[in-house]
Amino acid sequence: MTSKNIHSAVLGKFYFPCLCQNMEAPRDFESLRARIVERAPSLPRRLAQVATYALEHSDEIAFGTVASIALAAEVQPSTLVRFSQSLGYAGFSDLQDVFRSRLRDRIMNYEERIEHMREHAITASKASVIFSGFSDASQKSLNDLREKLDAAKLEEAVDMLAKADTIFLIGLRRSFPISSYMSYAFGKLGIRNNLIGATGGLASEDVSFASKRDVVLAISFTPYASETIKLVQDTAARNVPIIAITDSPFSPLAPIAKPWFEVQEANFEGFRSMAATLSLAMTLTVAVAERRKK
Amino acid sequence: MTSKNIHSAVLGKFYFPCLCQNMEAPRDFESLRARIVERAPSLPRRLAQVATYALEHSDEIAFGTVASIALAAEVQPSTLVRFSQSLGYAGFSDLQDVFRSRLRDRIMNYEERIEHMREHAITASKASVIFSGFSDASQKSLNDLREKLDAAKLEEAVDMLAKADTIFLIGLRRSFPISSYMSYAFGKLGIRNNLIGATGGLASEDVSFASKRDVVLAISFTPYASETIKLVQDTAARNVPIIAITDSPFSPLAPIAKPWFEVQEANFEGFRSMAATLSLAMTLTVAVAERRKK
DNA sequence: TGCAAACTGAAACAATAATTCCAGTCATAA
DNA sequence: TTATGACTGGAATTATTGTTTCAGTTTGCA
Repeated sequence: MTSKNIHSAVLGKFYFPCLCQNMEAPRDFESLRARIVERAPSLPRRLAQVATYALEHSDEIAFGTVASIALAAEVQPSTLVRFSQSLGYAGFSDLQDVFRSRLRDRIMNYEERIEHMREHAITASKASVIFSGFSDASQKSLNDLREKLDAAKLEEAVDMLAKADTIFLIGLRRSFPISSYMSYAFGKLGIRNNLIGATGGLASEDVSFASKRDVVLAISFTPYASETIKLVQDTAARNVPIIAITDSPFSPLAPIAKPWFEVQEANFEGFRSMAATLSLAMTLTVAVAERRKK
Repeated sequence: MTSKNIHSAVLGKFYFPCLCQNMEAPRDFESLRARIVERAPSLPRRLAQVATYALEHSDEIAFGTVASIALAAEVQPSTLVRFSQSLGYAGFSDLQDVFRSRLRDRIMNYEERIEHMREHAITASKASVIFSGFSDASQKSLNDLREKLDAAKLEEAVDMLAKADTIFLIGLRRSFPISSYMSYAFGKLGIRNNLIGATGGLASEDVSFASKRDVVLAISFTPYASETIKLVQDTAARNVPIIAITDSPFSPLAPIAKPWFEVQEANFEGFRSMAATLSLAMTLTVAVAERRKK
């Protein structure tokens, strides 16, 4: 088998794409990764496609078959073999071994990794400690919301939003990333919405168009931006349905919104996470889109 | 014993060892593991041998072939198939899938979570399944970045940003929530910054003010917004330092930014999480503020 | 514009893997 | 002890998977 390949190579029948330096193939994942990154730019179209896929879905490469990966990466099975060979491997299986060995190690070390992290945490840079802190806060917030989120309320909100003529999104300052994400996603999904405060115009004027057939989705956290509160209160007075995402039953939004969601984000050094709120925002967006399909 | 006889009599040619309750096979690793432990004592010699081996070398089962595992466990290939069938699986491959799924993602996946919810008798509405999905994706993304994030690179970026005269933030479309968050936080912290695309003005005009003493922080993910790429490339050509957050070594930002961060967000139904990116963004913001204090 | 080389897709082919079958062994109970 | 059925080993069979081939297409260059 191998000797046959060598023979073929000598006769010039063997496939070697473009700038192939006939170096030996990397035996560990990190070298392989580096090699792929280095070579990718000079690779032909389909091989580059495989390179990208391999880096982004390395688990799939480890587990999949030539056929299944080819399907997922949208190439021919033969392209995968060519890709492997162009990196110096005997064939796809040979390359796959490297991906598998990595996964093996990763799993083996999983328990030890926390220990490893602690060791490095001592020497870790200031910035990576901060990163750890924010990641912890995000994870904690997500777990909290998972426990607390009321499915019935969620369903009610989705229902209202799905029926709404236009969805008005109010979220300023710290909540603006959330409302702007929702506006972008709603837009992509073809759902009419109006992001208050986005344009140069007056926010109060924008929201004055909201009617009973619309829904206002307001997002506000301590300290509640006074402008948000005022806008929402005025709109509520005109009997426009309000849904709110806020952080406490004492929020000024709580009494005027139905339903309203309590999302308490954990913080690190006073900077609150946004992970849970964002997750809820994405949920509402996608759920509304799915509901509307029917 | 009696039931075994009945099975053998009715199903004649199929092999069903000893106390086979014809329950459906576990679909997740933990249930499978429990089932094996429970059954092992009453299993015939060779099957018990396989049971022991499977529990002690579960990653071999995930990666190996019938032949290689049979060799390692010192049984016949057919015994492995029998073992799988005795647990209710169609064959060895079916059983192997369960071992593989465990290695695939250490976060509970979608199917398992739904199952989990059913077990806990939570009324799983459609929307709360979606929420679960996004929360999973967020947590997975955070874990991934925790592993991959390079502390030295982070330090380098913080250093550059701390020394910058003005920080230019470029992030459009899907990345806009991130860049707008950073702009808001930098503003609060008294750090001069310019959020490109925020005002009504021309983005290219805004960024043309950037000089060598400033730093551009660009955020862009597949499919890279062409406007972002063009702006960053033009700015890079003028030797303005660029820091990028993107999702692949093949990103058009990767070659022109130094340092650049690879953040791969997991997705649910095609909607990518933003949790990891946001966590990184918050880290940069806060770390820069702390650095400047000194 | 025409040519050669590089690249790609589809299908044939070869190799390997999973599964089934059956003859034979072993333990048990009449 | 012998008959019966559970259990086992190994080979035969079938299915799946990886690899190669080749015709056709594209690309780069003269």
